[in-house]
Amino acid sequence: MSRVSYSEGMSLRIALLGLLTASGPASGYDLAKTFETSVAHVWQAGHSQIYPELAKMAADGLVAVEAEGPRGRKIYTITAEGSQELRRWMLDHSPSATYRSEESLQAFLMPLLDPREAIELLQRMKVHYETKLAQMEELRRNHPAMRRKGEGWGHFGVYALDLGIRRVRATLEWAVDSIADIERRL
Amino acid sequence: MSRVSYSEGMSLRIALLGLLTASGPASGYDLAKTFETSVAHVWQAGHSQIYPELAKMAADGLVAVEAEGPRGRKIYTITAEGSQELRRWMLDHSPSATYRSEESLQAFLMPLLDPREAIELLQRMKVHYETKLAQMEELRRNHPAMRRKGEGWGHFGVYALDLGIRRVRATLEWAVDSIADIERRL
DNA sequence: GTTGGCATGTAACCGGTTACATGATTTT
DNA sequence: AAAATCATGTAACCGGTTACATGCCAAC
Repeated sequence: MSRVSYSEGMSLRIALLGLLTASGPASGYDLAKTFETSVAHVWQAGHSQIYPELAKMAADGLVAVEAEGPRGRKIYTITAEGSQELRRWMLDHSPSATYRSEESLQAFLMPLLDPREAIELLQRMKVHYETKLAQMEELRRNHPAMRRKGEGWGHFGVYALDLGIRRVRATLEWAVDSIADIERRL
Repeated sequence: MSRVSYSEGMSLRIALLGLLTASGPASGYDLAKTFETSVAHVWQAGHSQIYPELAKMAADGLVAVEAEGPRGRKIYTITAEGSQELRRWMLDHSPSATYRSEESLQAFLMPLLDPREAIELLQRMKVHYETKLAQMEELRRNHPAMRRKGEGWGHFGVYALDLGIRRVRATLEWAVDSIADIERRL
């Protein structure tokens, strides 16, 4: 079992390899669109990042230009080497522990506010997460069988969506309980 | 009420202003240490980032060099302007929605693996989150009253720690349930 | 023929990471 | 005298964001 260490910044490559595996050959333009509607909840990238990355990946033999379409359209396919790379990352790579979020920073600094202000802030957060949760749950409702044959998946990986919903729900509960906690001490 | 828009990258400034508020005047060195033991779970920064940032903040009038100690040690204090900035960020700033995590990307790409492999991956994740959860819960047990007078807080903001625990727990439950789900379909 | 979507790229900038570099003071 | 730790900085690099720039093709 070959121990390979992956640098943090492999993830864009991996996401692209994943999409190419799931939806078959596609152009950079296609991939950018797919990014917006599927992986976006989990990883973001614009075309200005995707085009050069695909070029580098082609140079590294992970993808290949299968054909060239009408207006300079280049269709990329994943190579055997690319598939191998993707599999290795999925199986061997432990996600880096570095975590960063503005919400958590606000949570951390919460004691600096006086109780009334903290409650106000938490209430805004609560509303935000409620709408977010509703959106995600609707997304799931609209795609009960998200793995379509041929297509690979609908709008969002089932597992990732489930994970996302659980996390948002946990955050929402945190906000609600924190409000109650602060009000009790008021 | 002055509407100010904050760029994404204000957070390091805010974290530093927060620490200076909570623990009083401190040097860049001190702040770097405090970062490791407190904010680290929520925001990371090394000294190579902190020193230049403090210099810029001083130039912007958010902090001031209060005194110079033994070996070139510079002690920074937060200014009135700095406090105001911090308050504004806490109250007016809605955290950016951009979310990015390698774990979620693995979750997203999970369907690419065959069931056995997916279970293996999920089991590794499960173990990882169990230990992480245990560590966080111990941290909370050791600091039941985390806001100490004078010091500001112990090792971790109470609210942020609570939020972190809830999220890890949610992730753990996701892993457990996903394993069960896949096994049922096997 | 003009508008709008398809399609690809480059450049400037910014924040974060790693590594390099230096020197003063305290401890052993 | 040597080692450890205090203390501050700089430089190179890399990934991500925003904005700039160009040209093709289809539809109206």
